[in-house]
Amino acid sequence: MTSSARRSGTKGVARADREAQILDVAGRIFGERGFAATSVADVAREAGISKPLIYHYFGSKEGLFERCLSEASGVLVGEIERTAGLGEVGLARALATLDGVFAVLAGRTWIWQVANDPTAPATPAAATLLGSYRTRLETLAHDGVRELLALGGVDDPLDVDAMAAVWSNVFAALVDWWCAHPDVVPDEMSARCARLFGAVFRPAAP
Amino acid sequence: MTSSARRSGTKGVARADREAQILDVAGRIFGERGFAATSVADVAREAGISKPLIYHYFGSKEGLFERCLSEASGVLVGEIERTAGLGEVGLARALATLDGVFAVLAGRTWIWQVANDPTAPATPAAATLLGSYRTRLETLAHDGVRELLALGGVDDPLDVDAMAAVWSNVFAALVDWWCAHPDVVPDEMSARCARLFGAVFRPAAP
DNA sequence: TTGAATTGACTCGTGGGTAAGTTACTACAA
DNA sequence: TTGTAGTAACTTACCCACGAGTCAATTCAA
Repeated sequence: MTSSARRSGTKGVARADREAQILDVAGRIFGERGFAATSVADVAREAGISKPLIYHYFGSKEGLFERCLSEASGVLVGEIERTAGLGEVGLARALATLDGVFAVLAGRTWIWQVANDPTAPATPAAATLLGSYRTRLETLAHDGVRELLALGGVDDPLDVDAMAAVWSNVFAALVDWWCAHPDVVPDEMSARCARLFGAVFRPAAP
Repeated sequence: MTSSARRSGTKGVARADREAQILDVAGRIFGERGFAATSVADVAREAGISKPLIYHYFGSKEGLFERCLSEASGVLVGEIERTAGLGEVGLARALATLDGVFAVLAGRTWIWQVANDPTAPATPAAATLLGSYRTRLETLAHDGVRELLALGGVDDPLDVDAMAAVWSNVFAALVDWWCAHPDVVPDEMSARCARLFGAVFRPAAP
């Protein structure tokens, strides 16, 4: 019979489509609540499917997260490499990187949140993915900070190290603030960053 | 018999002493791993006692955490109020606050980590405790940032808000970096902060 | 002998993960 | 045009480990 009480069996959705749909839902939820606070049953319910289907397609909760993380780190690394290749230096490079990240994250801030999830699992695959963009960001931060501090006469390695950590957090704080203010469009946010940096940073010596 | 296979019964440790010992161990573990990733059995094992004793003295896992948090927020709020009353303004106040926090955290950085645990439970008591020092820190950040930005000609409320978030993260990044470098003594860290601020901040207009 | 300190051995809910079956689309023979 | 395998999509109902929390006892000090 064609009653609405259908209990199991295919719904005619191809695997690729279903995977994409699940990844979309999972990315959003992982981003909102973090990996540890999310259950696979939550994702299944929000996606309107059952838990075993997720295990059939992704193997494990970690596997599902890794697929989200793969997309997230891919987007971020791609954008960071792009802006790094623009040839800007100093504050201009920092602003260009922020600008690019704002643009690429528009409408899908879960990418940033998943890539920065403090409760992410420690599987080798996840570690590799996380390393691919974190070390890139941190290297850029370290180099940029070393140049900037040298201008101010500071070159102690520990000073540079601490300041790089500070800068990474400044970057993250600006992106986090933007994630918390969905009404602010990327261009507006880029302008804000330029304004703030201009107001507080010592102008580079000639 | 007086064999070593004693299975239960008092060990002659007074409640107050045992509570202090448990709180010491719990603070350390909560600080290292975070509330969510810590099990009560872990704390019991490290303290060399059994799980029911913890429940007898603290009621619940949340209760145990709240006692740790109470000490942590007490120490931090006390120190923040002390430096806030020193009458410093601008960067000098920031440095004085950092200096005080480094001094008061020496040898017990778990205080900072517990007070900034992103996985802390959302019980009313915990929320109250957290609010008591977070809002204080954020108010100070907001006020200080407003003054600083006004000097640079920026007074948009959203700009001030974003910059206050950035500054809070700079503060946290410096403390976190210090927590990750146990060999650095507080005075050395204060000097480092002064050096870094001097190198990057625009000098205040007269 | 009373009460405080202390524990082994439980219960119970939650969440990751699985076994085994059900439905529907597709290809192809008659 | 119809059966009819075979396979891919999909679910119900379960198992099991782990961690929060409890009970009923046991030991010792005053």
